[in-house]
Amino acid sequence: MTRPAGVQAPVGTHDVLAPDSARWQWLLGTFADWAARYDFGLIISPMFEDLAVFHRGIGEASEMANKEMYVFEDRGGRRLGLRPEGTASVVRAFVQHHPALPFKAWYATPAFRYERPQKGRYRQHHQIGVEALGTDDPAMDVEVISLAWRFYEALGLKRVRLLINSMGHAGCRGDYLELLSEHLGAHEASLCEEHRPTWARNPLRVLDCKRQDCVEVTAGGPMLIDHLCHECATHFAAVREGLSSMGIASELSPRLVRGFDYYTRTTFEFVSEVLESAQNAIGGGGRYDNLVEQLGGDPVGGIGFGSGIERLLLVLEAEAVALPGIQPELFVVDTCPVDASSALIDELRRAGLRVARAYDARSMKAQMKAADRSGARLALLIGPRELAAGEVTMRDLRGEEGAGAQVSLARAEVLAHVLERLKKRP
RNA sequence: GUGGGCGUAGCUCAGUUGGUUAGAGCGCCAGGUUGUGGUCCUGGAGGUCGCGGGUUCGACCCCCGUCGCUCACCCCA
Repeated sequence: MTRPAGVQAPVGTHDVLAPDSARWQWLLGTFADWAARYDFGLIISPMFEDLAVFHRGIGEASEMANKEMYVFEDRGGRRLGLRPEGTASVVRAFVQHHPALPFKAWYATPAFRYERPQKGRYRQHHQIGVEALGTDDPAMDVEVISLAWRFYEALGLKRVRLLINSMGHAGCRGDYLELLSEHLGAHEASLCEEHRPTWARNPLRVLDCKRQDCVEVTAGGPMLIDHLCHECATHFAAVREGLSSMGIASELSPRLVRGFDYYTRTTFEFVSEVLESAQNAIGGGGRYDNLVEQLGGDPVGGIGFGSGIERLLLVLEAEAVALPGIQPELFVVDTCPVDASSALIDELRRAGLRVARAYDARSMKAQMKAADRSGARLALLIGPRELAAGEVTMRDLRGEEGAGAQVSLARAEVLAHVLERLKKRP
C-alpha cells in the first residue's frame, strides 16, 4: 500500500493489464481490419511535434491549444507539444512527404490533454481514427463516416446516433457569422454569464452552449445550415444521400460545432445513448479544407474522424457487449522430479497453440487448480507414471458433464490428438 | 481552473458518541484426498487504517495540511 512518493501512474493516466488489455487488442484489431477494408494504410507519426503544428492546426484561440496542451522545451531549445489530437500530425506528415492522392491513413495513438480527469476523460487517452486528404469528393466524406459506423457495428454497438452538420466554407461561413453576430449582439443581455462578455470573439461557440439562456437566444437566430452557398449545400446533400443509400441514418444537428477551428463543411459526431455521464461523444470528425494549406501544403481538402478507445470501452460495457478474452488452450501439469515437459510445451507452442504451465514444482492439486483458472480447455498431465510409460494424460477441463474425461496418449501422438480435440469443439 | 464525495488486507467493504491484540466476504497459500481442477470442510499468510502535523491520558474515528482516487462544471474522445 505504502510506496515511495511518485511511484504511481501520473494523474489522469492508467495502466491496462491483462485481462482488460485483451479488450484493447480486440478493439484495435477490429479497427485495423475495417480500415483495411476501406483501403486505408497505417500511419505512425511522432507523438510530439513542433508547437506550431498544433497551434496552426487546432487554432490558437481554442481551449485545447491554450490551456490543455502538454508543452515542453527539449535540450536543444525547441518548443514542442505532446499530441492533443490526431489530425494535425497526419496533415503535417502529408505536407512533408507528398504522398500520392488521395492519401488515406488510419492511426491508433495516445492523445494528451491537461484537464481535470473524470469519467471518460483522461490526461492520456487513446484514439483510433482515419484521415483522407487530397479530394473534395463527398464520396470520401461518406467513406470516412461509414467506416466509423461499420466499425461501431462490428464492435456490437447498437445505441449510437450520428449527428451531422455543415460548417460551410470560408465564404458562406463568413456571411453567416455576420448574421449570427448581429443576432447575438441584439440579444447580448440574454446570453449566459460566460458568453455575455465573450460571444464576439467566437460566436459559433455560443451555438454549442448548453445553458438555457444561450439556447433560447440562438434558437431564435439564424442557423448556418440555412445559409450555405450552393456548392456547400450540394456537397452536404450528397454526403447525406450517400450515407442514406447505405442505410446509415444521419441526424441533422444545426448546433453541432466541434472543438477545432479547422473544420469546414461536413462535421459529425457519434454519441452513445447509453452513457449516462456527460462524456457521451464516442467519436467525431469533419472536413478541413484549409488545414493542409495552413500547414504549408498545397490547397487540398481532407476529412477524418477520431474515436476514443476508453469511451468505446465504456459504451461496450454499458451495452453489455461480450468481449472475447485471450486464454490459453492448454495447460501442462508436470509433477515429475525432473523437467519432463519443457520440450513438449515447446513443440505445442511451435505448432501454434497457446500453452500455459505452472512453476515452482507445486503439487498436482495446485497445478490442476491453476489449470482450471487459466481458462484452458485441456490439461496435459505428466507425472512419474506417465514419464515412466512414455505417455501423457490428456484431460478435458471443460467437459459438459462435469467430470472431465481423460485419456492416455503416447508421447509422440500428443500434438496430433490435441489438435484434433481442439478443432473438434470450436 | 471551480465545486462535491471518498482514501481501512490483493479486491469489495464493515468498524458502534475517540478506549486495549483492527474485522468480514471474495481472492491467495496449505491440508482434508501421500497423482487430479471446478463443490464442500479446516487452517494459514497478508494491514506503519494514503502521508505529515495537531488536539487528547488515549486517534481508523476529531482538526489542519498534503498526496491520490472519484463525480460534476468546463472542455472534449
